[in-house]
Amino acid sequence: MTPDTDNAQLRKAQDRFIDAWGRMGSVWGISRTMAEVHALLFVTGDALCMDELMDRLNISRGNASMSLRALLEWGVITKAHKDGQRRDYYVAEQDVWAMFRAILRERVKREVEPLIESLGEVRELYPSQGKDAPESARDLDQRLSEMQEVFELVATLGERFAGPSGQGLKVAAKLLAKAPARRKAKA
Amino acid sequence: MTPDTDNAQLRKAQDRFIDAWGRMGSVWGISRTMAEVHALLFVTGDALCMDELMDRLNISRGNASMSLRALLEWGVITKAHKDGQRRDYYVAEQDVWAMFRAILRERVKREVEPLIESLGEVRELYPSQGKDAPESARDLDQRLSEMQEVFELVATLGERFAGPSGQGLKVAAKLLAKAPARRKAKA
DNA sequence: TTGTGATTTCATATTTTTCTGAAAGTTTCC
DNA sequence: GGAAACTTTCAGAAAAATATGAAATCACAA
Repeated sequence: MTPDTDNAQLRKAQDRFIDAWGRMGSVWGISRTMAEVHALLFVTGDALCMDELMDRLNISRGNASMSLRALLEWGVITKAHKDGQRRDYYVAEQDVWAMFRAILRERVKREVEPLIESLGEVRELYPSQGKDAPESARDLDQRLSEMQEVFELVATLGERFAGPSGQGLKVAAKLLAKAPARRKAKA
Repeated sequence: MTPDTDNAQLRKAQDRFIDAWGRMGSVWGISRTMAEVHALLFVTGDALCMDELMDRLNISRGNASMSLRALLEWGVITKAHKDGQRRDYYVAEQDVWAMFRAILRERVKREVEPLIESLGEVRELYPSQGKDAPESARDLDQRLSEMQEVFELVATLGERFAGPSGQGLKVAAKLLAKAPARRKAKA
């Protein structure tokens, strides 16, 4: 097996990973390209510059720029610099748990917090207390307050375990994964 | 305050909830209409038929049909029947925790499982064991296997706590919400 | 079986999201 | 200052996702 064959294999594996992660990106509500840029940086582990990304992924400069900015906001990549070069390089967070926490944090922010806020606002729109509150209003409020409670709990959990403070998620996950098990303890 | 005023208020609150839940729908990677149909069924708590949904949400028959089918697949609504009527009615699961479990289960199925499968396939594409395995291949495999591990753990957790079997999630969530707390114990 | 009301399907239209590329903006170095 | 090297912005183009509505299908009752 020659080095060339090796490289071709690795390159193909990288491409397949980029494709898979990109596809998930669209399921997760982020753009496919953004996920692909992240995948490329993650899977190679290298610091790459914009032109290298554009080349490898066949995307435009504008798209690369916007994707990189979004990934920086998510906190899953950072800027790096090579010696005396002017150009910006980018590297992906290599610790998978840290990456996962960053993703979770951002998703809670985008997918849960706005909903909690809306629920609060909606519940202001009708009187549900006091003797004049009709049955139907109390019904509605019951439903909405239960939902608010659930999502607030989720947000709290997210904050606690994905917050910037530490390893919480990993520990919690392992704990939970084992605790209620009855069988198959060896996995 | 007249009953008419009451109704107008409730109706407005419902509409705002439908709007909020629908907006979240698009963030979650499901169509906005599908989320709105679910929101309407949930927030009213009533059994509604297709024409009622079309009326209230201003959507076409085809759209209503497809959204209902998808919601049935997610397991967050069920068919109901009124006495001798031919027409189908639909009701939303009213237990918020059960609903949340159903959503979580489906999201793991769509967002995590395909990725795990792809990771397995990608890791078959190059040799990473034995003396002929180049450094770069072992590097790559290290990254991919860590990622696989994380997502497998997530899938396991999801299955355990959102599986059809029970209340797992609620209990786990409360446990986690309290356990690592240091301050502010009264919330 | 046939008729009727209800639902599903699917080709096409609409809307929304994403991408491109060239111009404008920055930063760095001479 | 100003020129070169990069990056960002954004209007318009392209692509993808959603919605429509009429025809096809289904299911039940007579």
